[in-house]
Amino acid sequence: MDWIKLADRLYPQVDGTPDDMERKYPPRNLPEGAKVTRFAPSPTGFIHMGALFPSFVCMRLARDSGGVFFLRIEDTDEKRAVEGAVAQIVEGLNDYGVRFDECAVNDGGYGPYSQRARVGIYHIYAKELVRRGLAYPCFCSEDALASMRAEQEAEKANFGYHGRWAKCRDLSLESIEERLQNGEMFVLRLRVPTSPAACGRHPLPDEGGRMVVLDDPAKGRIEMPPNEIDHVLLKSDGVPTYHFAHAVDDHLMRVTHVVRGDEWLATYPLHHMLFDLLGFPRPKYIHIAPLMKQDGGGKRKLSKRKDPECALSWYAEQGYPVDTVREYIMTLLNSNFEDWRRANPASDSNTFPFSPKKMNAAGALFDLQKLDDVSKNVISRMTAEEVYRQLTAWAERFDPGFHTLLSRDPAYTEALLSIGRGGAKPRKDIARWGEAKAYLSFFFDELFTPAAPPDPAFCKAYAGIYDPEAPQDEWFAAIKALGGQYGYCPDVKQYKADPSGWKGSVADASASLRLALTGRESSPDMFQVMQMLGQERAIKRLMM
RNA sequence: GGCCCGUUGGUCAAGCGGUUAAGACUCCGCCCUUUCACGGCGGCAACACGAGUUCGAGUCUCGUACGGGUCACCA
Repeated sequence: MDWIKLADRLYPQVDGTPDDMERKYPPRNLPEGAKVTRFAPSPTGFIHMGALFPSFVCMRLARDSGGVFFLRIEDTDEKRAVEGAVAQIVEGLNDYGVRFDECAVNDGGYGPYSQRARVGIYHIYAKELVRRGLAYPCFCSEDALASMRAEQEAEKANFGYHGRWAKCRDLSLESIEERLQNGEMFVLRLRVPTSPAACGRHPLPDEGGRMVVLDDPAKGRIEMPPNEIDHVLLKSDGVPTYHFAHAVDDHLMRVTHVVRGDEWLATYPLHHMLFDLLGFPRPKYIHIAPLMKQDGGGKRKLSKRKDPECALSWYAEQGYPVDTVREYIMTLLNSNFEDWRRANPASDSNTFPFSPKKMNAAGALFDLQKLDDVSKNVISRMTAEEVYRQLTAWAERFDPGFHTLLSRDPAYTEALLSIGRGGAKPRKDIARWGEAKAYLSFFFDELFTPAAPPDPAFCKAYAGIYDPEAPQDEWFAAIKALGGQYGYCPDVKQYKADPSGWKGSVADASASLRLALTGRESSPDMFQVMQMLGQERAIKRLMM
């Protein structure tokens, strides 16, 4: 068989060689140990949690080592492409602090950065493989492949194009020529080598031979049988499959660390083989487990279709600050992050010593309760100005009516937000901006919903003696004194020791006032609340 | 079905042959406090199962069960 003749027949337009490519994309000039990583999404435009995860890992790996982190668009599947998706991805990730050193609009010399623009490059390597007898055209139709699969299922054989099922593997040059003349479409398949010579350093996919070994910092050491399937390298439109593009691109773009979801684990033997056959040094791999979600009794992968919290936009709508999402991701990525945060409450999360080895091999359950807790901490650390800025920005987008109220008197709003803020033990009332409306409701007459206090008579009586000029200790002494007259024990401890003879304690008296004033059972410090409300409004609510 | 991965309290998780099996979230109790919170202290609650190796196993090996992934001209 004349492979060279076949190669020229199949890819006459190819003019470069692999050596040309090596010269055009030489090893990057980076310091020793610098890591080159990439985020490589399909251009669907939809950014989800599952994408934010690996992009964090990639960015940290590159940044921490003085390397390069770039964006490459995997647009080899035309059916999935969405208009304007690239900009959406860049902007969406940018909101979460993910920045690329190189991308389509910022060429670092290793582009193009989208795969459709790289088709010429793939064809150079495709031709080379054909010349070496390591790839061949396959004319099998979709139907033929489907019936092959059905037969394999019936026979309980291994699925896939291999062995006696690989009908096009040994087509003669004449037969190929004839089909090409007929205008038949073909895909280019890998011809899995059967002789040690052709296989090079790669294990031969025969019975029980050597295993393919993967050393993954997150997963540990994994052994798998070598690939034996003649996978498709180029689709019938000449565009590469993920596998082929992965090998060619990540080599030429000099990627050192491939971070991807662990759904790729199963195809690792193929990738291992491709790198070896093409003579490329293999990158390191880090496979991350998918995010899971509680579903009925068990757990399942977080789903784009079923779970709204999968989309990043959901967090924006709910009003989770960007920092909350970042912190939560870090806690899931490296469980010692929380300890680090406690020790370094004011540090930028980017300075956390991230380690891929500390990543969990199993998929973490996404826990909204935990997210809320993280968020309360994040928000409690913010200044009132920051809270005001983020809250109004959120309300402007998602609750215009609320936004109008908030910005009517910025000084007033900011004063409300500074209650219980700052100091060593800040309040933790809100986890997301969407909760702020309820939290602040009683400060705005438009939002205030009165609730009947358990002891309206006491409230009315208190309205008569309220002195807005009194300092806090006098203010409370007055409540205690009046409470005593109404059957509320002024001393909580005494009341607990012996409640007989009392209606309740001063805590119950306060609860009545709080309900009348705020319509809620919990609120910030009442003294400050009443000060903010002003005498007139406070008395009016107490008299209701 | 083949191959691969995983399984420590309700959840997230430390743990790397000898620990009273950390810590965080949730829930409960107590304390602090002039009220609501915050905070502090404490409590409930776990090594999927069965063999084996070992003086000794959550930790190593094998098997079972249960979850998950993958087996496309999708990534």
